[in-house]
Amino acid sequence: MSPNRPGRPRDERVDAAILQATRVLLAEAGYAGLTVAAVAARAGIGKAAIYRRYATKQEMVFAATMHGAQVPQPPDTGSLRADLRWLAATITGMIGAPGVGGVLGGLLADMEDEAVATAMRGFAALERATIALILDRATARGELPAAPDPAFVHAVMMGAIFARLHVFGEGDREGFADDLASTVAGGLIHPAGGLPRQGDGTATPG
Amino acid sequence: MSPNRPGRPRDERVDAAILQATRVLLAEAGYAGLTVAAVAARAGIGKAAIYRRYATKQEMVFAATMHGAQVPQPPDTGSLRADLRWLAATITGMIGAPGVGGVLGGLLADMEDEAVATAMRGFAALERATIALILDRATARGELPAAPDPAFVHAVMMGAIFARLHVFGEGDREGFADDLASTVAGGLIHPAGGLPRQGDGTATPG
Amino acid sequence: MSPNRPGRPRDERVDAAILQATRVLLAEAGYAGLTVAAVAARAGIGKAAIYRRYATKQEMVFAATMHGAQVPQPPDTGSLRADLRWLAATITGMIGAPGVGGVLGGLLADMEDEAVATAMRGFAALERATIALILDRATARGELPAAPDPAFVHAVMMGAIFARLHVFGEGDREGFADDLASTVAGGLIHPAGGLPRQGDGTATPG
Amino acid sequence: MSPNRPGRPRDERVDAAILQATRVLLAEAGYAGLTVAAVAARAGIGKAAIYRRYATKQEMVFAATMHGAQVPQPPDTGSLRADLRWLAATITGMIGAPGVGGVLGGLLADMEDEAVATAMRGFAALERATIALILDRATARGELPAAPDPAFVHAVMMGAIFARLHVFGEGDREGFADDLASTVAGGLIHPAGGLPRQGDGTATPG
DNA sequence: GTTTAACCGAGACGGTACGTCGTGTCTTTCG
DNA sequence: CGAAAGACACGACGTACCGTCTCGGTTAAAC
Repeated sequence: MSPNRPGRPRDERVDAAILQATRVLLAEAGYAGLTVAAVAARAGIGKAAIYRRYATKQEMVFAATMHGAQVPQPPDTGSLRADLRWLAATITGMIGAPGVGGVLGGLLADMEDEAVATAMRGFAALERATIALILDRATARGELPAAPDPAFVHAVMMGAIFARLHVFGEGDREGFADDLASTVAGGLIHPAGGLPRQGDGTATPG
Repeated sequence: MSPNRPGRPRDERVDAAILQATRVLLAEAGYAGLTVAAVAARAGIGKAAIYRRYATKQEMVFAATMHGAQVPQPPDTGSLRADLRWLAATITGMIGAPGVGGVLGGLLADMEDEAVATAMRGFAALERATIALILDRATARGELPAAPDPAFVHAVMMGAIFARLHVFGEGDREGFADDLASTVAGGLIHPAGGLPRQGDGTATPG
Repeated sequence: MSPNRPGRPRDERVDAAILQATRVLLAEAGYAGLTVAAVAARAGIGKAAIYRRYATKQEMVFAATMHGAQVPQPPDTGSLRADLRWLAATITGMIGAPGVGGVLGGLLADMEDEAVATAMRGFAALERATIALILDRATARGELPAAPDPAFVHAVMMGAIFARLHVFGEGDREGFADDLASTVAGGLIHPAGGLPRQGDGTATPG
Repeated sequence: MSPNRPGRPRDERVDAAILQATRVLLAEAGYAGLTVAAVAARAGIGKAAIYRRYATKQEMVFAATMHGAQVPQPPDTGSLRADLRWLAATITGMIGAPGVGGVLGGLLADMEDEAVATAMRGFAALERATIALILDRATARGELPAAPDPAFVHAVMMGAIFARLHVFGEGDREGFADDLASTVAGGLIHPAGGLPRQGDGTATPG
């Protein structure tokens, strides 16, 4: 932390080697087949160098897969539906690879629900900022009367894609992203029941 | 299998004890903390009695948590939106309990993606029949021009609920089910962009 | 322990394989170079089977090297000196092999002094019975006025041989056993100072 | 080495702190429980300062325990037996402390037998000079016809004391040193079987 | 007075053994 | 043959230690 703490500093190449080896082995063997010893061997380092950085295997995997994930800036396509279409494609690109289901599942199982929630929230905030931008644009454009809760849209978009790909294992059928974008955009613009959901913009309890 | 096979028949109380002990221990220690030996000890039986019934720990957990789950008949509320509201509450009741995220995650991590998909499909088929019924009613009622793919609606509804509760850990905020039902119903009735997949990226004026 | 306790009984071939592999690897690599994993691999068993029997590596080595060591019956050569000569040769045969110094040293270092003393006492009792027999014969023969403490003779004989071979590393010079036997026999028969050491036959304090 | 080599000279307080910390921790935790890092921490120095002086942990321990041990000049008591009695007490003072068994054992286990022998020989030479002096005096005094091999007497005296205290863990019974001195002195003066090694196995009439 | 080279504390590094634990199979005795 | 008990082979886990190396910084002798 402190820039001038005593002792030999951590070798940044070791950090990178750990994360890289973790990603490679996750792709090769999956989450259940991943061992810390194999990561160390692949990275050409000792196990202690890993445990000096991450207390458990789960933390290491989380760092290797989630940390530093970048959400690109959304292009302004001119319509909410097309923006959401881009978002669906982006999310699919991030979590669509085979094996990601296992990784995310393993993290879900190994960390306590509260721990994973804490860890996820940081990551989720990035995506939500992007989503908020999309929703604000649509509001400014006049498509939406008021910006909905980005967390709500996030859960729907991410959840639907994850469930289809990794829970039901149904592959990335071509029209799925289209349907999803059309349905969510349409539903946000014309919610059934006509209830004006005013003021749920930031309600995220607990 | 055969009703009159030779030898001593399986003790049905053992079957029940295994499933019950599995559920209790899942609640106590979570999926990652669950061991077959602990289930056997809790059930007052031997490990062999478990492995005679289930080939792996995963099968046992699947049987204890998923198998036999009943999806109740949907009441005909008179509107798609209200039917989906009921569906959201039902799904929340089934997968909303704390720990379910860990169980599903663990299954996802331990089985290969394809295996979990196969196992899930049987379970999913039940829910999809229910969803199909809801969609057919809405079509007959005239709310929808044609019944959409139940698998699509299933992924959106289940995925959104699962993501909110177990991935982001945001609890069951009161309005969430309402918003979800309104948005999905509205989106199915009025998909943005007119008819599905007839060109996207083009601005549709608000 | 109990002949009819429940569960699968220990496999005696595993016991034997552990001890045999331990001895082989001690001879090959020495005490410091011995690993539990290597013993397991050599014996064709798992590590758990070893730790089910011995709590630590040291216990295993002790069992493999000390336990069940047999002290042969001493031939009645007709003189104390010749009997002690035989004893010196026997002890040399038991502890003279290269590597025994390391094994005994390792046990000395790893066990607490009190633990090794306890463990050793059981083994020492066997040798002491033999020594007591030799001394009793000499007394009956009239060579000695009263039988000295076997523990004293044991310490002198074993200690001298161990020190020469393993502490000073001076090899088994031919005449050493002769000199040792002559000196100890002579000293017991004619102790300098002429003090009649009456009644130190069994004094072994705490 | 060279008195005027360039660079900062070694800090002599560091030398002393290493040896002192080693001795303290040996007494506290024993040889097996001693770690180089703990010695460094206790001495308030870095590990590198230790390894700059000693190539291995064993060398450090050897230096801390054996090196510089002084064998005092033997008082001329006027009899071989009394001289050996003094020698026994002196050796007991040097190796009698609890923990010495573990230290010597550990060195025996970690160094190869030949290495420890080499290291020991330097130390042993000091004691042997003292023993040679005692034996020469006895010869001059007429107690012995010819001076025996000091190495032989060394092995017997040291070995017996070490075995009693550290192998059998029998404590320093009061009369033990007396018995040892009387027996060895008597045996050197009156070796059984007449002259050394002129046939054994033949009965020598009492 | 610089320069220079070895020193110093601190602690990260690669490597390796430890003892524990979990999985799924096998082997007993008993009912 | 089923069941309870528990031993079996295998192998990953996280901890600890060794001996080496790398920091930033200090200290005396050599220039």
